[in-house]
Amino acid sequence: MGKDPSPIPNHGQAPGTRFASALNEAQYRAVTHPGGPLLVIAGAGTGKTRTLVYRVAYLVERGVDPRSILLLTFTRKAAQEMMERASRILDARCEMVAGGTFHSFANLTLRRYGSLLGYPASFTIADRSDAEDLVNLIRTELGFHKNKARFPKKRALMNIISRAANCQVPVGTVLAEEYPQYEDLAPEIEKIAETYALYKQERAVMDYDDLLTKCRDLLRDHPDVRRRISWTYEHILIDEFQDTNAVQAEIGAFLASEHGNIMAVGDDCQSIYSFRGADFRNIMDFPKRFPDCTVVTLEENYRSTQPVLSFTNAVIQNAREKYSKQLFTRTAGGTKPVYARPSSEIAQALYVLQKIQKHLQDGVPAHEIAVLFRAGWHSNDLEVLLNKNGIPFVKYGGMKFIEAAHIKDVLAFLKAALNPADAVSWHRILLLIEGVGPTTAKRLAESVHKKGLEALVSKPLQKRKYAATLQAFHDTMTRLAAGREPVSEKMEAVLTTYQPLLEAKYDDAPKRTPDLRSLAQMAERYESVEALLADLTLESPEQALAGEDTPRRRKDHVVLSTIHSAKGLEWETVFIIYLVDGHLPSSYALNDDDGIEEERRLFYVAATRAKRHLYLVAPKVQGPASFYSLATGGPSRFLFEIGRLGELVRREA
DNA sequence: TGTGGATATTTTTTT
DNA sequence: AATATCCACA
Repeated sequence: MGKDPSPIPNHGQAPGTRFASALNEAQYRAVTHPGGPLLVIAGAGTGKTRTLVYRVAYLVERGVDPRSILLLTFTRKAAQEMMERASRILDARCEMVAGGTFHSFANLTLRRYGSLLGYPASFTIADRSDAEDLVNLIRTELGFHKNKARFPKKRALMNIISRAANCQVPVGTVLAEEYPQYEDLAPEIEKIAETYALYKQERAVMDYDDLLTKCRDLLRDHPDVRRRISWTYEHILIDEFQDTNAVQAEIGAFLASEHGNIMAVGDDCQSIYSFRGADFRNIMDFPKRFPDCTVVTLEENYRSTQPVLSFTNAVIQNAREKYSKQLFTRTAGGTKPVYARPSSEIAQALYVLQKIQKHLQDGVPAHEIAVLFRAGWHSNDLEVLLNKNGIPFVKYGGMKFIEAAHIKDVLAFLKAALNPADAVSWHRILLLIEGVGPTTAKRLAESVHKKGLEALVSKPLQKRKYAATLQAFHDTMTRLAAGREPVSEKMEAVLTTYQPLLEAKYDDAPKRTPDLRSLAQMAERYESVEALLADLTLESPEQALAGEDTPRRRKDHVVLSTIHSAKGLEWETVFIIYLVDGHLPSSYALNDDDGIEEERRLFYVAATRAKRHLYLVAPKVQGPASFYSLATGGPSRFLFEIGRLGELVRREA
């Protein structure tokens, strides 16, 4: 999120003047657009966020009820920041704008209207790993795991199923196009996909894809609801439109169906989510979907110095699709990006550490320094070094709080209590009990589903050595289901039940306990367990915690981030590490051209985050040619393909 | 039926 | 190099 160089306070000037002086001509046109469809193509650092923020302020000032503006962004944090900024420009009314991600919007909508599709308001959301576990259960149940040789693993299966949902094509098509090695297994995989869908429907469980597709179905098949929602939100604003998929685009269109006031903002060069079904061509199809649409292009870059911009322009120049804009800046001065080639991975971490220390000494605030990389583990070495040298950092992307096994355990208790039909959660918590394996867990989960909680304390079970634990489960669950108590007390009840199981299961239990405490702390701020679960599942906890103590603490923290998670952000100094063929571009993308194109855009996104200093670090990767490092060779091809590289960068080390 | 140890895979990125 | 899955034994 770019910071406002000059937030314009409201001094009661005539509205036109105020907005005009804070914006360039193109931005102004977008902000004051009278109504109807509007597409803003905004290059990196051209004030995309600024334009959206001013648009909100403009609409509110013109008398639009803020609650009837819907701002769909990539993260909830992004939406919140935009609303805060709009409030600074205008007034607190802007805080009341309805904002969030497509997924969180879909969640709320489906809680309210899901009954029309046969879902109770208490449906649970299965995150990616829940979904994988479920698919795995189904696979085992259908007996496909001992088929011929290589049946895809749960992860691959889920990728296939999810892709089919995101691209709205049959599983068979996905297999034919992306997984030819599994094509002869199509009937089996389709069977799994069907069973999976059926299960979710029956048990009131939704995965991430369901949230979108069911929301779309609701809007499509229930005209009365569609009309009602469309009139609730008179203005639809969509950020990062290049990373929306077909379903999201449909939702956007349905939301605008009554009034046509839809504003989409994006940059086709920065589309990096095709693995989730996003297609940058979506943005080009926008005018087709809305023939009377106005298109505004933002080309003046306010973020980077000329040397950085020259380099990034050269990077994107090699894209196969030619883009319709050439960025320029009026910012003079600056230094060329630095290209370094450390002799090993360790040397790379050391190099970055030393440079970070130097910039800190030069007075660059820690939070203006970021290290970006392709995959979560790329920062491992560096993390160790930073710790050793007492440099605090925050990391975005990669392994998340909510993915830790002990957190998932606790959440499974809450989900199971909320939705007793959610056999995956039941399965998970029952397996925690010593003496209970997959078979017993499955049986117990089924009988709870059929007969209710009493099934846990039935006569035959009393003899088992774990009868006491089941009794404890029963009591805790009964208590949770009864409601009434505040969320924090429910959480405490779960933690008390869970603690002994935690200690039995993990040798490093003491290390994990603090996480449970912070979970308890988060719980205090919620009115309902549903809301807590939804937030935890639909946004990363750094964001969920944002209101808490983090902002201040983050000030003196260097940022480590995957490139994907760096979207929309900017820093004074940016390091891109592992700029090596096989890492960036990733070896998984080397097979097809579209893959390479997307990797290039990824590199472009990373490089365009830099305001003043950009470091391109390509370590010599050594070690045995394992499966892993097989494709890792020299420096990234994206460097070699730049003809005048020598002129654009300064070589070091 | 559960558990622990041996053996094959396989790892991007995220809501 | 780490993890998921499989297998044999208790």
